[in-house]
Amino acid sequence: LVNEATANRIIKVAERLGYRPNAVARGLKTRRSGSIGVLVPDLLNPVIPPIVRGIEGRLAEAGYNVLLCNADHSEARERIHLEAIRSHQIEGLITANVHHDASPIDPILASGRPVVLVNRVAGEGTLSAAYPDDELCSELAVGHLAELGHRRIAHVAGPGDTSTGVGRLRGFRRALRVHGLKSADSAVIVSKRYTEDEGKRCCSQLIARGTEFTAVYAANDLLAVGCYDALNDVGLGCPSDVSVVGCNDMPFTDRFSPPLTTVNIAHGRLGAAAAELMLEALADPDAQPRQIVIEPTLVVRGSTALARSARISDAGPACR
Amino acid sequence: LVNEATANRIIKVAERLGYRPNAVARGLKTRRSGSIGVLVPDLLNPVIPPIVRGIEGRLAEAGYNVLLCNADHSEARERIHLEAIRSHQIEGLITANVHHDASPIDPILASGRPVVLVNRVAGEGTLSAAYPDDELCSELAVGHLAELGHRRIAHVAGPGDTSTGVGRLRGFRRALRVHGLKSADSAVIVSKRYTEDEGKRCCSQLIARGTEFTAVYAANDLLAVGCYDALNDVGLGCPSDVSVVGCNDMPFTDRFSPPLTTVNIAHGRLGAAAAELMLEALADPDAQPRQIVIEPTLVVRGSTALARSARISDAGPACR
DNA sequence: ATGAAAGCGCTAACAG
DNA sequence: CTGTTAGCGCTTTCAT
Repeated sequence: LVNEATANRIIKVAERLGYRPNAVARGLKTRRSGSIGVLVPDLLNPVIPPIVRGIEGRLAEAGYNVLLCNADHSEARERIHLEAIRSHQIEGLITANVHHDASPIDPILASGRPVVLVNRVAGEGTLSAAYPDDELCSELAVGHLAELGHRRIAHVAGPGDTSTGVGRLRGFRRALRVHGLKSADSAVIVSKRYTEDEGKRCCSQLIARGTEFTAVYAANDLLAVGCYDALNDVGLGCPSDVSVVGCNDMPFTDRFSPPLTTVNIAHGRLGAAAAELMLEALADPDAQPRQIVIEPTLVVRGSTALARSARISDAGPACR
Repeated sequence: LVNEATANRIIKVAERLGYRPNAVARGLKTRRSGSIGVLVPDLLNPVIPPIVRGIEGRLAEAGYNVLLCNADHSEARERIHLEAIRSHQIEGLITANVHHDASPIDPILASGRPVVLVNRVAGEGTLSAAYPDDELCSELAVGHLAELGHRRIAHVAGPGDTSTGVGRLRGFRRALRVHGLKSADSAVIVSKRYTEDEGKRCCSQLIARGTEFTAVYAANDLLAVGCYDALNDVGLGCPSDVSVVGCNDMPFTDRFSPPLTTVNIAHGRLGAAAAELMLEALADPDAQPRQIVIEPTLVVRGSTALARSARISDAGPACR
């Protein structure tokens, strides 16, 4: 190079002046912007922050940064966001958002940039995805309930346009068979959204319908606490009259009244896995899509108890 | 222009091909990247997601997108992130992270880009900031407790390097005076972090010290539920023996056992206000820094009750 | 009015 | 192996 001392002086001056290579200019030349878009339905849903944190952590290690898009459950907002980050030349997209068939992500796919799904599956293996073993979630929940002697188990299913909703419902039905319980004795109601209000509405409807059950498995903790409210409204105790199991193990469920028995999903790992998948796709654009499934675990707390029929001096379902 | 029909045809083809103006190229020329950095200490802290959502929502309306950085309480990570987004030519930085004096944000400041603080104040008015009225939070909490007849009120203060921690402590002391309570009768312990464990440790220490109190005001809900645990450990009931008040009103505190009396802070509005401040600074780089303070509100639930001394047949502090 | 040309800060391909 | 140069896709300035 030039004179050694001069070089050093220049470097020092550059540093003092706060020089940073301009990643935008580099990106223009190399077509590598160094940013990944992360699209989420709703930052306020307790499962989302740990996922985003997992993604961000892994991506940052690899020198990428994340352009965050909160779609707020609006397809219009989703479209606008996606167009915006597309024009910002994101190198890939990680989304927790797929619920439509005609998807706003199509232009991204068409542009040849990798897309990975997180907490969702779709496209029959044509898309990389990191998601929980939804059927196993249900198996864990139903197995626990069956062990406690419950034979009439209701299910408040997740929305039909989410893979978690349909996967857990499928798992619920299978688990019933596995444990020798008749589907006919149980009841399923499909919620429209993963919210407390919907959980309450669904559970109330189950009760109003005259369904007999001593336990209810909800596809999500938010739905489960909504069930608490519905039960409470009609004077039914949890777990004394009916047991409730949720899914996700979101923060603070251990402090609820009663503490919620639920299925833990490691959302942070889900996010990190999705980031890993993205990194792989970026490193080798011709690689096959790959799926990573995360194993859930049962966490037993206070919202489940022996079924009435399994207790000494008491029998029959709690409802009707 | 050229032939009208031809122009239209070209536009249609461009659309079909999925053409998007390249924001990176534009940014190189105009020095406006269209992205704002958002630096947070920890996405897992329940107050952070609503803040980020508020920021993102307002910024998206104005056509900006957010580069998210989760510092994970590590100054090293914070530095790395900040350098990364600086090289990405962010137009400004919104941070919830200021706790150090020698701050990693200095290079950003030096580069002349606007910086706005959210949920924090610092720099004596030299920095724009959106933050809660921390002294009022304490006034609301102490006022409520005083009304219930409590005269010996302990305070688990927030970390000394956070503006919320020191502001609420200052407010606590002032509120004591306002309500004619002697500081000497009360006790303060300063926590090191805003976590449940720290809350438990601090409250346990207060008890072990022999401090007499019938109520405790914690600078944050996480600390407050830690107090639940400490009280529980020594067989003290809440609110029967000691009342507990938190601050923030994070999600689901209404489902805790007992439901937490706390001070609500509209974190979404905090985020939106910070975004607004950023937009102002971007529109007029010579504008004076400005502060927006958000008014908190008291939300009374089940963790507070009449002081023992204010009840019929019982007097004296609960502890010692 | 419209169209040509220069250049933002970098990298990659090239010539010396 | 080092040093020069062209050009990424846009905006803006300057001729026409």
